[in-house]
Amino acid sequence: MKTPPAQPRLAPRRPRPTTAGSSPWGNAEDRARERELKREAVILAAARAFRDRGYHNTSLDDVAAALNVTKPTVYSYVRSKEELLFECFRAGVETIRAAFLRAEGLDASGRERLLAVAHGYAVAITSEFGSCMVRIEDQDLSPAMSEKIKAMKSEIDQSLRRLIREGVADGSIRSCDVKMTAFALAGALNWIAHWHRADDSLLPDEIATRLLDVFDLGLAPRGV
Amino acid sequence: MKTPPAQPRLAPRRPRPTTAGSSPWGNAEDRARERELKREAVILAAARAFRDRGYHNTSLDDVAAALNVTKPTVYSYVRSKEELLFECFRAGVETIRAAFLRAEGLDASGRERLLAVAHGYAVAITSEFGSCMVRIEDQDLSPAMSEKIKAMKSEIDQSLRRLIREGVADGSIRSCDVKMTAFALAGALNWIAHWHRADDSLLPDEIATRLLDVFDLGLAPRGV
DNA sequence: AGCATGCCTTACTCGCCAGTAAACAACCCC
DNA sequence: GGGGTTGTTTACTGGCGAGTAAGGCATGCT
Repeated sequence: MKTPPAQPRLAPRRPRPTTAGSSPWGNAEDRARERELKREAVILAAARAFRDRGYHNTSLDDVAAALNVTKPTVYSYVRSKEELLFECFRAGVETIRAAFLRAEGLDASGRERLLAVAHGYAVAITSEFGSCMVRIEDQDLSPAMSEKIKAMKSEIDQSLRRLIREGVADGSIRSCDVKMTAFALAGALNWIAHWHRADDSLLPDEIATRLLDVFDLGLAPRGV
Repeated sequence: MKTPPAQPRLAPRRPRPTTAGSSPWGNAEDRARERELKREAVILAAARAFRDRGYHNTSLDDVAAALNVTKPTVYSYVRSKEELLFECFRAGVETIRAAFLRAEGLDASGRERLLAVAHGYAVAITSEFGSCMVRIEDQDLSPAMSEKIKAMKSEIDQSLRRLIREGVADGSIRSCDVKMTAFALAGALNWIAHWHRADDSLLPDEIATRLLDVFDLGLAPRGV
C-alpha cells in the first residue's frame, strides 16, 4: 500500500464551510451537522460494501477506501465494525417501519392495508439499506446487539401478523394460519434482496406488484 | 489449549472393523467405505456448525471439536474449508433435487406437481443440510466454486419456472408473471431456514402444508 | 503571530485461524 | 516381530484484519 502523495485525495478538509465565512454565527452546530452527514456517508458506504461482498469479506480498509479516506477516519465516526453493521440494520428497518406507518393509517380493509405495507416493504428491500439488512445474521453480533436486532425483527413480524388478523376479522382475508402466512409473505419479500440487482429491468414498484399478485389472490376470500 | 492426556478422546481408531476379524475377505473396500462414512460425518458436523454459528464464525477447530478430533484430521477428509462449505451446499441441493424427481413423475396437473415439489422443498429446508444451504452466500467462495453454486441455484429456479409454465399451459394455474411467482415461492420456502428451529412445535410436513396454503389458493384459477 | 481544536494520516500491535510439517500410534500382512 | 500403511496427534507458520497511538496539517479564535 505505497501511495506516494499523488491522487487528489478527496476531502483534504472542505475548502470552506457550507455557510460562507461571512456568517460569524456560531458554526459549531454547523460542524456538528457536517459531521453527521459524514457519518451517514460512512454507514452508506458500509451498507453497499456489506451488500456486495458480505460483512465478513469486507474490511474496514475497504469501506475507508470507498470513501477515499483511511481506516482510522472511519473509526472517528463509529466505535467498531459491529456498530457499523448495526447502523446499517437500523437504517434498513427504518425504511420498512416507514412503510408500515404509511399504510397503517389508511382507511381500507385489512387486506388492502397489508398489501400496501407489503408493497412498501418490497420497495424498501430493493434499496441499499434494505437489502443489506436482510442479509445481516444476528450471529455476527455480540449478544447485546443480537438481542436488539431480534427485537426489531420480531416487531416487524408481529406487525405483519396483526395486519393479517385484522384482515381476517373484517372478512377481507380468508381464514388462514396467521403465523405461517406472515412467514410466507416475509420470506417472499426478504428474498428479493437475494436476487434483485440495481440494474434490474423492472422498477421496484413493478416488482412489488407482480410479486404480491399471488398473495393478493391467495389471501382473498373465495368468490371475491 | 493444554490438554494433558486425559479425556477418553473418542475414536482412537475403531476397536475393530465392522466385518469381524474372522473374514479374511479383502477389507480394502471395507475401509474405503468407512472412510466415506467419516467424511460424511465431517460434512454433517460442518453443516450443523455453519447453520448455528455461520460460516465465518466457525473455525475448523470448532468442527473438529464437535467430532472429538483435531483439525488436521478434518483436513484428511476435505481439502479446504471452502470445499467443506461446497459439500454442505451440494448435500442441501441434493435433497431438493430429490423432491423434484419425486414429484415431477406424478401424473397430476401442473399446479399439483408444483405444490408437491414445494412441499418436499419445504421439508428439505428444515433439514440440516437444507437450512445450511440457504444461508450460504456465494460471495464466500472462490470464483470457480461460486459459479458452480450459482449454476445449481439457477437450475432449481428454472425447474420451478418450468413447472409453473406447465401449470399455466394445462390451465391448473392462472395466468401470472412466472418469474416473479417463482421468486415469491422460492423466497417463502427458503426463508423457512431463517425461522425454523429443530424443536419447533410443528412437524415439517405441517409447516409445509400451512405455509403453502396461500400459494395453493393464490395460484388456482378463479372460481375453482 | 500563536495557541487550541478537530480531522486525517502513517505506522504500528495483537489475536485469530486456515493450512502444514512431522512425529506417533494402531493396524495389517508377511 | 519388523515394515509398510493409514489415521491421528502436537506444534508450528503466515497472513489478514480489527483496533490504536501518535504525529501533522488546516482552520479559527484571540
